[in-house]
Amino acid sequence: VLGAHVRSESTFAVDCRASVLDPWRLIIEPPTASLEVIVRKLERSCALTDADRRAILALPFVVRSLERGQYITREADPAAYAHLILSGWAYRQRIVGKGARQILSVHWDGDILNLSNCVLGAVDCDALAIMKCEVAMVSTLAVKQIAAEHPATIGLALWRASLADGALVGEWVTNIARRDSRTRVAHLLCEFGFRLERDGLADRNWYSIPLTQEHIADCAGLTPIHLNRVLKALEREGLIQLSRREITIISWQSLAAVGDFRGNCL
Amino acid sequence: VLGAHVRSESTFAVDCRASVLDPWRLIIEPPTASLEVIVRKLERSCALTDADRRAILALPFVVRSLERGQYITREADPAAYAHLILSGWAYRQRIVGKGARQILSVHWDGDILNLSNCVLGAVDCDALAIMKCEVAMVSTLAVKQIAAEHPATIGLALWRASLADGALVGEWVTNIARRDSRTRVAHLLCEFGFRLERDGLADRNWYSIPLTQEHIADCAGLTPIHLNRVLKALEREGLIQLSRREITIISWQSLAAVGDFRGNCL
DNA sequence: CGAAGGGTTGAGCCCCTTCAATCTTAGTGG
DNA sequence: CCACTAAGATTGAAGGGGCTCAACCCTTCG
Repeated sequence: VLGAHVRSESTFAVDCRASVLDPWRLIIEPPTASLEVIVRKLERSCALTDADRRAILALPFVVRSLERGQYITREADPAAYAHLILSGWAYRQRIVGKGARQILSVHWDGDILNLSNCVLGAVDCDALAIMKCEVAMVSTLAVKQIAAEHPATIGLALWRASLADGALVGEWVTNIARRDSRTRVAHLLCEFGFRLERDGLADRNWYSIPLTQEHIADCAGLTPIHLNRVLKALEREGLIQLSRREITIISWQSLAAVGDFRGNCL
Repeated sequence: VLGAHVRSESTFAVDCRASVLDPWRLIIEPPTASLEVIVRKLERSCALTDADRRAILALPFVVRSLERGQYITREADPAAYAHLILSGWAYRQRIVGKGARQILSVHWDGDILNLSNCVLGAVDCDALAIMKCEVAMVSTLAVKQIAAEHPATIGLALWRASLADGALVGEWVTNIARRDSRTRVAHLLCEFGFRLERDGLADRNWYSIPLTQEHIADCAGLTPIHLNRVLKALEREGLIQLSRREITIISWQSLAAVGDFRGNCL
């Protein structure tokens, strides 16, 4: 099942690859697979001691490389592993009876997929890679154990991380249920920018997303066709600019106003 | 602000009142304000030791009685308290720019409102009482402390409770975004029945809800007018029966089929 | 060069909304 | 006990936002 190469953080082979001379790859996808990115993420919500950091970095994990469109987990899988995203984007989805897809959340470097599932004990939705992606698989037990051993720091940070994800989903409910398509899409674009900037991955006014318009439509609860019209309209109004998979927000304030976006709940 | 009477669970007076001879009331709404109902709720997801139970029951709290429609917390309130529902129903809502309301979740006896907010440190939505309601206010600090002191049991159970709420919200995203009104409403009715039965409060095929049709519409992301038509249609089809605020599901299987309901994610 | 995936555009329709009115029920005070 | 009131439920009619169906275009990749 875990097709990919299995490494434990301490193997020599891993360190060897650190010598590859490709600055780009070094930034996007460090040749040394390390949970450093997770530490940084957790530290943002809760102060960690050196001991905490060491404990996280010492977690045993397996790196799995995923291609665009590949399943990370499937609904009804046993919740045996949490998937820590080392690099790349992924999303959670649910399929309804008629076959329609809804995307529940979009994640990237430092996010933990299935954290809630491994605490609850069952996977309740699919997770897929949007683009080439590296995830570290950590056993559910190890996660629960480290949280229980460092309850006031790591435990709290993990709890917070999982709740922050949940809060975002709540925002999506409101967005999808009570805003028209124009507002909804503007809100979503603001949200991506806001989160990317917060995570130090991009400028909120200018970022590239690997999502296709179909993906975005499935986030917004729209059809791809209608989403396209909305995007075009926003572009025509001079609020945003699209090229390939890059989004430029001409005026943050205007788009936030259109999108009824307040960054307060994030 | 906290109008009500303050009691700590360990007082003698409490033990005395446990002798009241009314088995029904003892189950539904113990005359003793006690966190017993919370203990029972948490125990359902995680085994607790006697020490855990005692620790929970010893939590200092303030009982607050609420009338129908009263605010429990407001968006942007400081997250000073978690609100444990001792009896009654409540819901969380968010208001969008245009003034439309969306209900994010519906809670009742044993549920903890604002648990996630008090871990995250900020309240991000309103919470209101649907009907006469008693809530125990426990300080955020006490909650975090008890979780940190009993990480593998109480901490885990609280974590789970908050995540279970979040998972439900995820289900609502899908429901609202990708199902038509008929399916959506049927799903919601199944969900309420399922959860009520799980919590030992009603039969899933026959329960009364204090929600008005307007509330239900705001759960489903519909207008109250359209919701009414959908309900009437479901009734005309012989799937459900409505009288006052009571719902009878004629055939669970049929309604679940119509509503694309699978209880797996709960 | 062909194929495939994704983006773009048009036309028509339908589900749900909006606006408006009426009916029913529950609660209140005389 | 009943009239009065307000909240909620119900029904009708009309309009529009987003969907469906059906093309066509553009880019990327083998």
